[in-house]
Amino acid sequence: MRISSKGDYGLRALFDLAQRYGKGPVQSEDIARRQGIPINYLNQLLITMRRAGLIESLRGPQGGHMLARSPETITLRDVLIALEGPLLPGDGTREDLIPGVPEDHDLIDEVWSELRAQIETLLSRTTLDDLCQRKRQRAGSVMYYI
Amino acid sequence: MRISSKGDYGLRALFDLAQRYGKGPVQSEDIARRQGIPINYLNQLLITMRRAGLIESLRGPQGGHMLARSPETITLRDVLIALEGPLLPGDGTREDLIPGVPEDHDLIDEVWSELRAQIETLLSRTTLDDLCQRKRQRAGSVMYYI
DNA sequence: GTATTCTTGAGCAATTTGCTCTACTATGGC
DNA sequence: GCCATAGTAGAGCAAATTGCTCAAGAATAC
Repeated sequence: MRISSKGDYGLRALFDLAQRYGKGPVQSEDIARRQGIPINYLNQLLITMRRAGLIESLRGPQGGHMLARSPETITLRDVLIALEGPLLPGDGTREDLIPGVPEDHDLIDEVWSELRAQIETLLSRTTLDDLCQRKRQRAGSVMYYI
Repeated sequence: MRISSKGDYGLRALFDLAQRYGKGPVQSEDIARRQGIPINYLNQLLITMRRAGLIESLRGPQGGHMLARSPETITLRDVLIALEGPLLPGDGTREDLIPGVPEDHDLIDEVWSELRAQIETLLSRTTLDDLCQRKRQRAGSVMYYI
């Protein structure tokens, strides 16, 4: 169970967009530079996220990408499922298993299933807007000490 | 973030051992047959789990594998970390990232770190003994209806 | 119509996954 | 001591995934 650079890069990119939500499209090159993501790879991830309905993209000069929904409606769960795919056994990933003793097999399947639900609940609790607020709070507290 | 067959097979094998805890060694061939795991692959996973300190193994006739600790002290977290390795960015997996804007970079790092802690807490709540109890309860309730 | 920006798909080296197979080592029992 | 039984170790291997790059194409603003 590992989050690869896809999920990591993807979250960073969406966070970048969230901070500029409502201010028009943001170009992938700017995202790449600010967030330290290889541009060609980022472009791929952006396409994946557009197909997942997380962002919208405009071509041509002054084009770019923007969140398809407001930052408080996009959760870590949305990002990770879009980019990393299914999270645990029991969501179609491992249907090819040779079943053993049925009671044991079913019990373990249920454990994965419940675990997945719990983890998704956890992931659903954090939104892009939460991240933006955290950054603002942090910037604010720095101001006090200056 | 995906649990591969390693974690799945590994949990099934340990669950098999947990149900026979205290009754001497269990041979890998029996585990493989009961749990529907390819024997050669299972043998590899058993070695990994032994190196992680989850099981102990005895060679020779009447040899086999057994839990190194009691089932209530072995959690899903133990199993998954032993077999799947680090769970999320921020545990050494992705140190090679080119950092972007430092505030954003650090904030996302923290998010992964907190998330990992929360997921590990979740995983730590379920032990092998919990699974055994669940199976016994289930068997018990079936008895009532016969 | 041209510069800009996203889109699509190919390609590719490195790593991981999910195995198998062979050889080796340890141990219990005769 | 021999031998059958088990685990141990490591090589090998096809297929999939990761983490990219690159080139060609399509849409749009000016």
